[in-house]
Amino acid sequence: MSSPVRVRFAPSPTGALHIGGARTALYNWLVARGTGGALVLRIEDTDRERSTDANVAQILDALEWLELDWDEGPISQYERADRHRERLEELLASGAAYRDTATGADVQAFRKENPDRGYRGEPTDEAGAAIRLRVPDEGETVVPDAIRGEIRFQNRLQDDPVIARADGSVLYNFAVAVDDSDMGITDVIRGDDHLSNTPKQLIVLQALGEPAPRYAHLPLLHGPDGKKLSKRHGAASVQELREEGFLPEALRNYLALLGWGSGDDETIMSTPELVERFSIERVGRAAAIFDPQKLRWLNGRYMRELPLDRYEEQLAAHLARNDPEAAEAFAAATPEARAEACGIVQEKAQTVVEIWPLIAFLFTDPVDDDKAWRKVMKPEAAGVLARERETIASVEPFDAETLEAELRAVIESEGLGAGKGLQPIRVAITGTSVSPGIFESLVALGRERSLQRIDRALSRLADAASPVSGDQG
RNA sequence: GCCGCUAUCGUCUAGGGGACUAGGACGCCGGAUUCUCAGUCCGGAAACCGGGGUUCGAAUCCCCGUAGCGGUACCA
Repeated sequence: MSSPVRVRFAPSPTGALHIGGARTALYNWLVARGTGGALVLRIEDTDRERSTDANVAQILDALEWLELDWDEGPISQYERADRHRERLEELLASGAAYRDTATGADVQAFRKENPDRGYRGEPTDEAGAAIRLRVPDEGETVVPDAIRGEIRFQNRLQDDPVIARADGSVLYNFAVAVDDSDMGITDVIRGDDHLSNTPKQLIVLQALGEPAPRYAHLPLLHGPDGKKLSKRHGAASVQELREEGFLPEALRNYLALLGWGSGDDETIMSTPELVERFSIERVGRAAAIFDPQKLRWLNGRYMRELPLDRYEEQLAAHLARNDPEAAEAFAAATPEARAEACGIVQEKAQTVVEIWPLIAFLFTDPVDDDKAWRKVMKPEAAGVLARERETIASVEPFDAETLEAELRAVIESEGLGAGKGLQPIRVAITGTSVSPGIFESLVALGRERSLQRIDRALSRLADAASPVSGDQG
């Protein structure tokens, strides 16, 4: 029996978790959950200049929101400095690493004169010298990659990389190798941008006498312009995506499909299904472009499937974060009213942010949209609206079916189409021309409030029709 | 420059020598449904980067080219 899989997600806390990192996290998580293995969360914070606690908190927050849990950690790489130094000493003792005074500029100069071989330094005892890893002159270092097969690097072409500063603080390529080894990582699943680091890490592992993990280098995610995803071109952070109203389960589904094909034509896949079916070998080799439109479509599918109580939770959470006044108004309503509002809007919203504007009229006084008013509330609308008002006042029972039947009768007798006949009601009760179904909206608003708003609209129409007294003359 | 990776509709992808007149999804266009918007339903346009091979046969294998991307730090 093979040993259990151990994977890790190792973000560097130099910024928010963006969609590319989220995908890497998801793939690691899917592998761990799909194999019954463990996911280790490790924070690669050895760069003290750029790592911040706020970023760490933000990354953890993003993972939690995405509902990607981990089994061990978060482990701070920086806090393992003693262990790193310990292993570094071993390499120094064995000669696999050495102190060298050459600077980056020196190495560059060397490469310019010797394009056919990598830089090899001269060991020194001088204080202030950085520590380099001795790369073999002969042979090649082979990266076994689950996605691309074996990738070969000629050793003689590699520079001896600096693995620790003069003060003994270690650098990324060394810390990673030590940590992956200490943590028993069996599969390193990370971005493509690490591919050329891998031989260095492999050589460290070799020098340390440790076995190498398997690797899987994920193709990078690109922005809509085809370039590497970064803040500049649409590299949405997970938090931004949340504020734009996307659901974590939809995002997981979308991200899983971004770069991975199930093999059949399935597009909508629940997370359990993803866990079941995901395999790292089927991840594509080419970079993928993040497409917000497809995410939006997929999100809409999930929004419509959401149980009403969860729908309401999502809305309430969104309002709480972005619109305290609205959150209060929503919370003040009865549970029945909240559920009804969610029910009449569920088919229409693609994202959580789209919900509130459609149902706010049920919880707050409508704000009249002048454009909608001018377009719909023509003088001739007054007549039909007045008749509709009477129907709404008297109809029994006050439900959507009956309202529809009665109001349509009114419209017909006025010789109007449904569009012309119903829009005035919509504008009167919602203040605008876009809302959930008009009959459902009337019911949700209730008879009394509907009548009040229609009366208000009627008097405003009357004012507009009669000459304004006063400064006319 | 050097090292490495990649290359199917606008986008995400299926395809792993004959099943391909290249399939699905988003988007787009057209139509239907409808009280607005959205949704839904139906239909349509849309791709194998180029050139050489290998083979009876290539989107699929090999080589070259081109393009894109990543790396080339005492960052991660």
